[in-house]
Amino acid sequence: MKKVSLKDIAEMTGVSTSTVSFILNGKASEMRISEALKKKVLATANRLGYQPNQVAVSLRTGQTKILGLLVEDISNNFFAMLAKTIEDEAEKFGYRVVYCSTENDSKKGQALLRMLAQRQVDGFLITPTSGMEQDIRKLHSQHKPVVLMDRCFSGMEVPHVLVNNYGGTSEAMQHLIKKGYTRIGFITVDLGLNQMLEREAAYSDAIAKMPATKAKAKKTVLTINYHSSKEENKKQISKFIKSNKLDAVFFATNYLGILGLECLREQQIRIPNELAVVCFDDHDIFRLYIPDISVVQQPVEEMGRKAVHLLMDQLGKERTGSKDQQLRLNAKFVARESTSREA
Amino acid sequence: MKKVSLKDIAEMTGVSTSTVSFILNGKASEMRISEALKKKVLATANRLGYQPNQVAVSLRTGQTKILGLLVEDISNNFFAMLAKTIEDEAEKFGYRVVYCSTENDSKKGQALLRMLAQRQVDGFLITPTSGMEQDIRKLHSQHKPVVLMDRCFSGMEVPHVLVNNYGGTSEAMQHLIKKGYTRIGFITVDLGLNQMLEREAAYSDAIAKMPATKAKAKKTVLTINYHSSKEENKKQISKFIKSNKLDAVFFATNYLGILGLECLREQQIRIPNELAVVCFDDHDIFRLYIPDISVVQQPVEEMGRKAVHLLMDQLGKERTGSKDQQLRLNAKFVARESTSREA
DNA sequence: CTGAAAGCGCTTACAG
DNA sequence: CTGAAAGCGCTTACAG
Repeated sequence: MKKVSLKDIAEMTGVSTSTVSFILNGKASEMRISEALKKKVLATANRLGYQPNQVAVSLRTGQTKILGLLVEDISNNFFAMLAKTIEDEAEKFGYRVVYCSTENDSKKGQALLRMLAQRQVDGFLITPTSGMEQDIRKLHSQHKPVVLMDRCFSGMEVPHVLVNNYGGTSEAMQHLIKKGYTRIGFITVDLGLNQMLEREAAYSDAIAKMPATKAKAKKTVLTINYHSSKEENKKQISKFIKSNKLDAVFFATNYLGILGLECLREQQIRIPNELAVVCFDDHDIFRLYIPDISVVQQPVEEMGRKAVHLLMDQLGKERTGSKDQQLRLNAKFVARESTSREA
Repeated sequence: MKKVSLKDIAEMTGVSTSTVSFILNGKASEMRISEALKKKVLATANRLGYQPNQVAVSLRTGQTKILGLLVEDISNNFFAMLAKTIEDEAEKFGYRVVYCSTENDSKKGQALLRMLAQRQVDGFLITPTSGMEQDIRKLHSQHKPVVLMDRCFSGMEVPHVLVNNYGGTSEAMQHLIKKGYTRIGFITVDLGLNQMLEREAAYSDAIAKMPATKAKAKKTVLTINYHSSKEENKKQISKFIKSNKLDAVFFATNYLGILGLECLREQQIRIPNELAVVCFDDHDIFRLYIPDISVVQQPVEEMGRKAVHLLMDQLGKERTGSKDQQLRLNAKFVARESTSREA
């Protein structure tokens, strides 16, 4: 039972492969092929269970209908959600997705980018790592469709969809300040990622602008080493909170939040009585089991959808017109005890 | 700046494309091509930044080096973890992965299978839904490399890697019984999936074998409708627990566990004081924040790795010999208060 | 040691 | 209305 090809059908029905191809691609009427012939060809194609070889189509047309998705780690909740939305949205346009995890390793990221290019993906959806700037610029200058998500480089002209990190963080900080917290610590990670810097800037600005009456307030930042061990990082977090006598802590990302909470639990520090906690980037865990944590929710679904749209704009040669190619989505601050979450 | 092809390099160096191809594929010495020529070709290929077109290679060789991964939902923690392991393991063999979510919809599953076949993936890694049995049998009979994961159909001859659902569940049940629980409920889902049935069978058998002294014990099963709303399901769970006056409950899968816990929290039912909870299939949430839940841990990483191996065996024409193609991995029961988790 | 040629399975001008 | 032919970019027998 060999695979049936266009040629097989052509031979069986006694017509040329061109005709079969036209019919199977719905161009029968356009080519004014007789109804009878059309029926006959369609019938035998069906009978033989013909499936076009997409690889041959790709080589011929130059389109693979495959998108390359480069994330930090597909097993991480945030990226997995992103991947799902992208899968669903891309499917609407007839595209499939190949995913790759960079693990925040720029060498690996570059290699993956090269590999995806060799496989002729039609476009790239990327949550970049710090070392990928040059490669991404190059792709874009070669007019390869690229969209960056979640993170970006300053002054980057490549289309992207980011989150309003500054706004979300500011809102959360206002909340803490209004509630009377004065010793607010900020915990971030040393990945040099733009979105982290924006969050930190919002934190710093909020602290700087605190009313003079709350004189005790001062900037207190801990920068965790991404590649250190979990235990080492937890130790640092715990020390940071205690030695600075913090009454509130802001985790710059969901990963840190989970790590931090594990640490707080081990240290038996009660939330929010002893320590108020805010985390940028929501997680099921918070929503379901630690409702006392306030969160700044990232609009993952929207990000995935918009990213696919920006990519389609590039693939379809600006068909939606020259709309804005650099989006900022709002992050939604949800104060503690809220269990509702927008869809 | 057009893409450079083999032909370009051949023209620039004044040799035939065959020679260039041999050199670039490391067959220079095999073909006894002169060292000088080899150097020259390699140098210009490098200078031009030549990247082979993998689509053309695929069409010619009949190998895409792409694996199709069909899971229930890539955004679900379990499947995302599986995807990550598979990505890492497949990479070692030079394969990339295209993922697809079936959403337990057999129509969608069939369509995805067809699509992957058209794209000429070299092999399939599948967590099947109940309606896919025929299609999978067909693929296998056509000698397409296929490996099933997590779930299976009874009497299925297709290579697969499953979990010892019966053993894991039995162990957990023994634990509950030994602890003195007598009104143990079992909550499962109506997907008709083999692994669910195995878990339920283990539960039933354990109940049936309970010492006569504990006469009150009886089989108490709730089967949730997968497609019902979350609220509806929570209502059912809550009613089930109360009306049966359960003192312990066993959730047949992680998805149900999370749902159930959300429900228990809303009802203010304390764990484990008022109700002991065991869940098949671990989740970070349990490990980190509800240590009072006992779990039956699925070896996700091992499953992913072994699945890739079984697929490679088929791709490499049984190169590892005729080893067992149907694996059962042990699930590890971890009684409550355990926070350690094996790597 | 190297080249000319066929062919993987399609699509699409071009010709009639 | 339909067919012959070129070509997408490679690999690999085959010939010399």
